[in-house]
Amino acid sequence: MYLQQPANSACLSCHTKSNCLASQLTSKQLQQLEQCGQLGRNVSKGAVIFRQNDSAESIYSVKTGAIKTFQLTVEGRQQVTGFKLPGSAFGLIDMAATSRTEYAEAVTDSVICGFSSSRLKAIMVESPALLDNFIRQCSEQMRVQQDNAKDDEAVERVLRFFAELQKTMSRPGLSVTGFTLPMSNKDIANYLRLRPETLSRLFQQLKASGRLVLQGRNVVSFAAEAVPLESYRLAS
Amino acid sequence: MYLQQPANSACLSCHTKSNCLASQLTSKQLQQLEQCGQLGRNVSKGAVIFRQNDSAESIYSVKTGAIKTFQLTVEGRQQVTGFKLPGSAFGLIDMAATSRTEYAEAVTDSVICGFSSSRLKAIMVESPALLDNFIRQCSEQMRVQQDNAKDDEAVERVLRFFAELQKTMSRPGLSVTGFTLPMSNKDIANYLRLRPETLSRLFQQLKASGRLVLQGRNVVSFAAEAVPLESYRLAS
DNA sequence: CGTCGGGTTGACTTTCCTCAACGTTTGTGG
DNA sequence: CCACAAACGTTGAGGAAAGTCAACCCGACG
Repeated sequence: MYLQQPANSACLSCHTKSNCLASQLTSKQLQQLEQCGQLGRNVSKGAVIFRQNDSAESIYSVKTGAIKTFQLTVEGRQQVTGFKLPGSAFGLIDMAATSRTEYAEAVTDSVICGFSSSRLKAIMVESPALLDNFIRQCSEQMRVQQDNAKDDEAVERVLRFFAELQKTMSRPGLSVTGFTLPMSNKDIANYLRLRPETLSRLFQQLKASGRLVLQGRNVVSFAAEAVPLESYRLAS
Repeated sequence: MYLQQPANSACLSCHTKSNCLASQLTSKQLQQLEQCGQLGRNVSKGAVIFRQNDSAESIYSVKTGAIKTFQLTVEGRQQVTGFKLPGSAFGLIDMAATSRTEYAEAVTDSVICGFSSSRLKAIMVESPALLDNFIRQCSEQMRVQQDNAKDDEAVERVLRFFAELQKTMSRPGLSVTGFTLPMSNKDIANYLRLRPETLSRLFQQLKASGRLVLQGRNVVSFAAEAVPLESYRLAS
């Protein structure tokens, strides 16, 4: 019985993350949590998990892969509102509402866990640890949104995006600096309030100045801070 | 005893709002909630409620007045991250952390209620209604942040800001359309990623097109949607 | 193998910012 | 109560950042 716990934990959310919804729970709580959810649902690239105006009865946690959330404007334009990577939850924004305010779509083949909002609330009322995890997810999400809403120059937003991505994608066992961009540049640009052309040019600029090293979709290295001019002189 | 409930409720948060932290609670729960907080603390215009890097041990609810939250960039520039009006909570973003990520300052004389985060969590574990209120506050905050992060033209952001303000400032008994701007144009501009000059010009533009009627700080009326050209023709 | 969507590059446009000057309000001390 | 300073707000002129449009390249996929 004891041995099942790590396995369940992995199912419920992401075993590589310490701050997921299921972390720090007792095995009894995990069992309860299991009953709220579809454990380990596979979604393939491009699959839509929920749509705007759908009834919002559950929240989700990303186990593996990557999810993008977006809204459709009245003109039919997509507005990417966020990317969700292993360990983070999505759908939280509509947890107090009856219908979805955004779409959720898998940007790569992914594994997600769904939890009934009402059952989750019922368990939170009994489990301080789960409540803490939930609050942590909410805070984190607010922070990321707030950061992205800031009035910075385009380059700053791009660098912050990378920094955020690096933070959430770095895993025990993998390189600290290197990580892969699961989503398209088009979606990144949209999320960062830029056009693909502008993002492309910014990438060129960052590569040229040595602040970014890209190999295909792999971010080999990047420097969040501007490299002092002298560094270039020495390097070139 | 029963008669005290509405009074307590008013103290704990905002009696004019149905979605504040204290709404829908039993009198026993309200009594517990009281023990988390400083009930009805007065803060005068310009007063700083907490600072970036302060230890974050409580969250607050606005009873009357208006609060702005902001961060200071490394260059010392202010970045307004939000305005909190009666009925909404602030400090939530740091509820899972140990220190503040932003400042909170009263933009007008205000009355706020502080609640110890840990005690609040302890009560939430026993009170589904309070948990619901809390979740509603979080969702609301995420929604507002997400809206503001959207890639819209300046005019659209301004109009959305007004729409949001109108929604949260309209009270039973007061005019539905008219409301007062408690914060400076400078802060509004900052929040909307604009310069004061640009906001000023947008105001002129909106006034000229009839979409906005301002009398001092009073928004007499405004139209979120573009007024069809024919309306002008008929009016002029 | 051809199409289609994503990404890149260049030329030009638009939006918003910057700077500077000036008007207006607010708050304070004489 | 008035005078003054300081912060806020407005207006104009010029500039910079990002957007738009168009053409092209390329890799994925049927």
